[in-house]
Amino acid sequence: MSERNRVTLSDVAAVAGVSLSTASRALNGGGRVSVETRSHIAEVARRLDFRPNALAQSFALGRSRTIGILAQNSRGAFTEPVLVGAVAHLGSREQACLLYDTGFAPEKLADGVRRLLARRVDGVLVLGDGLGTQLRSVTGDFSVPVVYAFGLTDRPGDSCYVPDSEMAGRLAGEHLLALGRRHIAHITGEEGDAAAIGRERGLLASLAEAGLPPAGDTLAGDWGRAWGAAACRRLIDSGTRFDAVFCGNDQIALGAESVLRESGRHVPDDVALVGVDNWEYVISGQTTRHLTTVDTGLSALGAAAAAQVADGRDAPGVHSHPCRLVVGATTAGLPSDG
Amino acid sequence: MSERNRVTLSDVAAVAGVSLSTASRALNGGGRVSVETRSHIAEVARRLDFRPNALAQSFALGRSRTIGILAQNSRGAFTEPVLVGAVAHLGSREQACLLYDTGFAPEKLADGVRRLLARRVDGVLVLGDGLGTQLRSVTGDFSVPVVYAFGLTDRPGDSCYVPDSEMAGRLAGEHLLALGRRHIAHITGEEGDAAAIGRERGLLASLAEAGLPPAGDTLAGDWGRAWGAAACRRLIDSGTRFDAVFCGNDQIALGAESVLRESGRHVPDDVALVGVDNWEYVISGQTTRHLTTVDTGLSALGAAAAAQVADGRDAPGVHSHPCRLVVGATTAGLPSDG
DNA sequence: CTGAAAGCGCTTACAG
DNA sequence: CTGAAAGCGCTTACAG
Repeated sequence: MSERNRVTLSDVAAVAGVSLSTASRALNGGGRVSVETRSHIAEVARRLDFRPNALAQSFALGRSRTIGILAQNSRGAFTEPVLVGAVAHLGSREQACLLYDTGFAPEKLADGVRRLLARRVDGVLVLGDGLGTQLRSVTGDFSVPVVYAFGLTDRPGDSCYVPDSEMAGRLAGEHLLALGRRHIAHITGEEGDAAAIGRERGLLASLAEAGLPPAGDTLAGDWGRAWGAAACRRLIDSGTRFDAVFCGNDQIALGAESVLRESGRHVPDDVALVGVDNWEYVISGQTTRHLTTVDTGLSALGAAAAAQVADGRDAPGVHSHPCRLVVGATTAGLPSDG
Repeated sequence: MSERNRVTLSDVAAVAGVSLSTASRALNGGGRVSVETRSHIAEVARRLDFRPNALAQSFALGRSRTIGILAQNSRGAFTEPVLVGAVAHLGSREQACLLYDTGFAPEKLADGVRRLLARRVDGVLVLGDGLGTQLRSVTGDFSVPVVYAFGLTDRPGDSCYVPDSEMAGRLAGEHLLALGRRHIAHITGEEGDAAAIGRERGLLASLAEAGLPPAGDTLAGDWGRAWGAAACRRLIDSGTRFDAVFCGNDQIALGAESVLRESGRHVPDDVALVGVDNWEYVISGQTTRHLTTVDTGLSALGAAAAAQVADGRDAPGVHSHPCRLVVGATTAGLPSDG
C-alpha cells in the first residue's frame, strides 16, 4: 500500500512475458486476447499489486475523471445539501469534482467555463440557487454533458433537476386530511416565489380532491420565523376556523407554533402543523422529531443530477425530484377519524 | 471559448518562431529566457487563446491537482458544512477533490487509501465526525500531505482541525454576563461527550472570572429538543434561581424555551437563552434571528483544513478553530446593568 | 491472438 | 539565452 509502489504496466508485461500492448488489452478487457494469456496477466498484475497510473490513463484517453461544478452560491443553506449529494455520488463513481463558484456574478461565468474547459472535465454540473433565479445555459459551450441542479435554464431541452414543489404541498395536505383535519390554513413565504406557488397548488389540489376549501386565504410574507408568528396571529384574529396550518417552511412553522401556544391552543390536538425543509437535525440516538415537515430531498436531488452527468441515463428535460413527508410531534398521535 | 479550441504549446511555439522548450519555459516563468522572447511568446499565447492541457501537465509533472477526501460519514449533519467549506476552498485553489466515504467501516479505509494512491492525489483530507470518535492516522500511507478535519487521530504530530469547544462555552458565558445575568444554568447533551465537556469548561471559566458560581449543576442528557424541555422543567421544579440558560445545542435551547414560555417566563426578559450550532437558516431578506447561538464555524474549519492540505502554512499539530457568537432575540434587547 | 510503434502534450535536464 | 531530445505511462490502430 506504500506510495513507493510504482509498479508500471511495463513491469507487468515483462514479468508476464508479453508485450506492453497485450498487457494493456488483457487488463482493459478489450481486444482479442486468449483466455490463458489474459488470466495469466491478470494474475501477475494482482501479484505485483499493479495500479494503473490514473494520470497517464487520463492523458492517453483525454478523459480527466473530473466533473466541473459551476455554482452560483455554493454556501447557500439549500445549495449545500445539493452539493454534498453530488460530490458524494461522484466520489462513488470515481469522479473527482472541481468547484468554481461564480457567486452571482454573471461576468465570472465565462471564466469558470474556460477553466473547466482547460481542465478537460468529463462533464459539468451547474448548481443553481433555487427556482427563483434562472440559470444561463452553458450547454453549448461544452461537448461533454451539462446538467443543471436546483435551477432551471433559459434553454429548453437542458437537463434540469428541481424539487417537486407541488408534491410538497400535496403531501402535506394529504397527511393532514388523513388525520381528519378539515380546516387547513396556509401560511407561506414570499409572494410570487416559484416554490411557494407550487406548494400552494399542491395543497389546494389535495383539498379540492377531498371537496374542501382552504381555511381562509393564503398568507404570504417572507420566509422568517417572525412572519410565521405574525401571520398566525393574524389568522387567529381574523376569526377563521382552522385545525391545521401548512407552513411554507420550518421557520414559519416554529413561529406559528409559538403563537398558537401563547394563545392557549394545543399543538397538535387543537392545531396540527406541517412545515417544509426538514431543517431539524437528527443526532445519533435521537428518535423523536418535533416538527412534521416535508423533506425536499435536496441531497438526493444533487445525487440524481450527478448521476446524470456521470452516466446520463435519464432523458433530457426538466426532472421534478420527489420529496418526502417526515412526521413529527406537531401532527403525530392523532388517529384519523375519517 | 469553444471546446474545439485545442491550441497546443507546439502551435504557440511555431507561430512565435521558437522551440517547444523555449515556449514552455517562457510561459512557466522558470529558466532563462530573454525578456523580449518571453513577452513575445506570451503575446502569441494570448492571441491564440492558448490554454495548456491540464491532463498533459499533470502527467508530465506527476501532480494530479486533486485532493483526496476520506470521510467517515460525509452525510452527517455536521460533516456537511465542513465538507462544503473544504470543497469550496479547494476549488478556489484550482484543486479538484475526490471523495471516498468509508461510512464508519474501518475495513474500507485501506481500500480508500489505495484508490487515492492510484489517483496520485496531491494531498489527503480526512474528514472525521466530531470529537467523539478517534480517527486512525493514515499519514504514514502517503508521501503527500495528510490533514484531519473535525476529528483527532491516534498519532501525535498529525495536523488536526477541530472546533474550539471551550471557546464556545466562554463566548456564551461572557455574553450572558455582559447582559447582566448572574444566575446562569447549564443544560447540555450527552454526558462525557468531548464537545460538551469543553463547552462546560469554557462556561465555568468565564463564570469563575466573574466570581460567580453556576446556577445549579450541569444537566446532561442527550442532544434532542425533548431533553431540553425535560431538563428545563427539572430546573424549574428544583427551585433553582436562574436568569439564563446556556444550552448544549440549539435543539436543547428550543426545547427549554417552550417550557419557559409555558411556565409563564418571558424570554429573554426573565430568562435569556444561548444555544450552540447556529442551525437557524438565514434566507435572503431575513434580518431577525430568533435564537442566540454559538456558530462553531465548521465551514471555515473545513476551509482551513483544506488550505493546510493545499498550501501547508500552519505548523503541524492540533488546531482549535475559533467559533463566533450570533446574537438573536433570546438574549437581545437587554442592556448590561453591570 | 500478439507485438512494434506512434501518439497523447507537456516539462526538463542537457548541450550548444 | 535557446533548441534537440528524452521521458512521463498508458492506449490503440496497424501489421503480422
